[in-house]
Amino acid sequence: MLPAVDTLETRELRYFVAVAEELHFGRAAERLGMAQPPLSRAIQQLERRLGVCLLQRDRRGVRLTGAGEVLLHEGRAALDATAAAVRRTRRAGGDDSPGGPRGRLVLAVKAAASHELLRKLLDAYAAEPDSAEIEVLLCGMCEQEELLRDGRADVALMHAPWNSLAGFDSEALTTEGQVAVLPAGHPLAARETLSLADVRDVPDLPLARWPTHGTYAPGPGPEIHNQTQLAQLIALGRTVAVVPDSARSWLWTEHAAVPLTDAPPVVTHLAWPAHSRSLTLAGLVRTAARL
Amino acid sequence: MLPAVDTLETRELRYFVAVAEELHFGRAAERLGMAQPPLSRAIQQLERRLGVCLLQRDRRGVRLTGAGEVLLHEGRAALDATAAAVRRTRRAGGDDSPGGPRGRLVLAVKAAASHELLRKLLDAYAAEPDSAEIEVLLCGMCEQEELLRDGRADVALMHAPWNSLAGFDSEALTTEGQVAVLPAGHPLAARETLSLADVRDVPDLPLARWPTHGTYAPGPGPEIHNQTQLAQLIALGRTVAVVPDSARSWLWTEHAAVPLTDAPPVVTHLAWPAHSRSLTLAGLVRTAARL
DNA sequence: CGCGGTGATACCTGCCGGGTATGACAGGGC
DNA sequence: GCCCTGTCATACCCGGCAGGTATCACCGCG
Repeated sequence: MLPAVDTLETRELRYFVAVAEELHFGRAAERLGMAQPPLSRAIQQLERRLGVCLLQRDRRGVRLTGAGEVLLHEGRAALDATAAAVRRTRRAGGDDSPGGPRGRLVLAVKAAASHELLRKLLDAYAAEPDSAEIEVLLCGMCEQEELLRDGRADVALMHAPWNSLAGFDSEALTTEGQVAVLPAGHPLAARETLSLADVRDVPDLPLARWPTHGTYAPGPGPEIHNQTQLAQLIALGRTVAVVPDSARSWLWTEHAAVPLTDAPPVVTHLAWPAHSRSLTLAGLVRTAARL
Repeated sequence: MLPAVDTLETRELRYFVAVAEELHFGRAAERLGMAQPPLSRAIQQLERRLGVCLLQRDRRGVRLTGAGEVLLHEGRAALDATAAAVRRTRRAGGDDSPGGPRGRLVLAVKAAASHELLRKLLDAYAAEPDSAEIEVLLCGMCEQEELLRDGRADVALMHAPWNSLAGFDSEALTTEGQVAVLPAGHPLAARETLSLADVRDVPDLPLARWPTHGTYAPGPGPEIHNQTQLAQLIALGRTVAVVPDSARSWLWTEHAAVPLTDAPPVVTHLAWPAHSRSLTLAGLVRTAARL
């Protein structure tokens, strides 16, 4: 009778997450850079130690059980937390000042975000008496949450309602309306204002779709990967998009922006991990709150 | 040249957290049930692999560097997340239903909380068509956050502003005022209402103090560990306390409750880990939102 | 009935996590 | 000054286990 262990090594979590994502021991083993048999054994040991069946192996394939789904989610979170611990510790580097570390901050911002607010924030913070260096990490549309969770970033600019603030502390910075961006020559471009219903049902201009957390909502419109592509598609008269007011700064002369009366307002937040105790971060938040 | 690893085993985190908490290799090793030399070696390996100095060893003792403090905080979070993964997976047990697990929920409530709201919530949920079993876990004044983080609980009743909702999703349930609880015979007990200033400065009745996250604020009043002790001290005329309105249900005839005009309102929330995807939890939240 | 592809089993080996014994060094009595 | 005590680091050894290779058992399919 071996002692029943109630802990779980990072390695075992990595193995299980790989198998649960691939649903295939061979491919998972390859991804992990190891042979398949030890991986099979490791997962069996894991199941025995947890006393729980995680995978349903039957002919031709592997499926997750309910417990397996739970462990996949919770395990990813635990792996993220571990990776964050490593990254943030490394970033704190040779800092040996007591009473809370000071040091460089990594700020995650979507590349397409308004640079005006960012510039204002960075300038104001740089003017503070003992400000630290801030590294700006440009990312895609919905990556900020992941970057904060796994420690690649310390703080992020997020845009409600697209980004979820769940699990983070945050400070609201600005609120703005949204506009419809149309080809300049389109009949609707002449209107003073529009409603969401107006732009949703234009027969010749399907509404552009961008990914939320990696997946696209179904619809007739084109799938948008970056801002340049969107601008081009609008200019070509192939789509219409709903974007925040501040996006006007990147519009072309071939574009027209019409305010939307009933679109939900976009709130830009400064967000950071809920448990953070960095003094440097606190300074940045204080600056942001005064904007 | 060994391959630079950028991961970190749970075991190493446990070791470091133990040393960082004890600030003493010998005691930490004892706590971990191992000898001191391998622990020393493990920490050295950890420092080498991270490329960061975590501990300042000089004559007579060990201190944390800035990076060490970061790793202590982040490491605790990672260990909690790992423990949560184990507990929640075990709890999901033999559940093999696809599309999200169903199963028993653990609800954390402080023992001193009002039972009326809890009863209403549990009754309403039990009346739902496909409700699951709910295990109520009674805890101390500020433990709910920890219970949610390390997976011993799935959902909790929290009371703002005493509990911090940072890092959790939540749904506000009720708001109530606060009252001052005095010995029945005290002159102030005859008043219709009181202000915080009134009860803070009573010379013969120092304000009771209870712990926030394990530590007591400084002050002249007695340190409170549980509700019975508090009731006794008030009845004896040794202290006065500020408590939510609903606490009237446990008052004695020797007590008098006087409403406070300027005390912050107490909001009871249902709170759960931000990333939770349990269908059972969703059902409970839905029920709570309808209350 | 072979054949490809799956995960499980058997068995071996080398590494490393952990143990004991001991060293280096700083303080603190007397 | 001395030794004694308490601290962490070093040296060395050993056993278990993580990982590899070879192979099996099973299923579906042409």
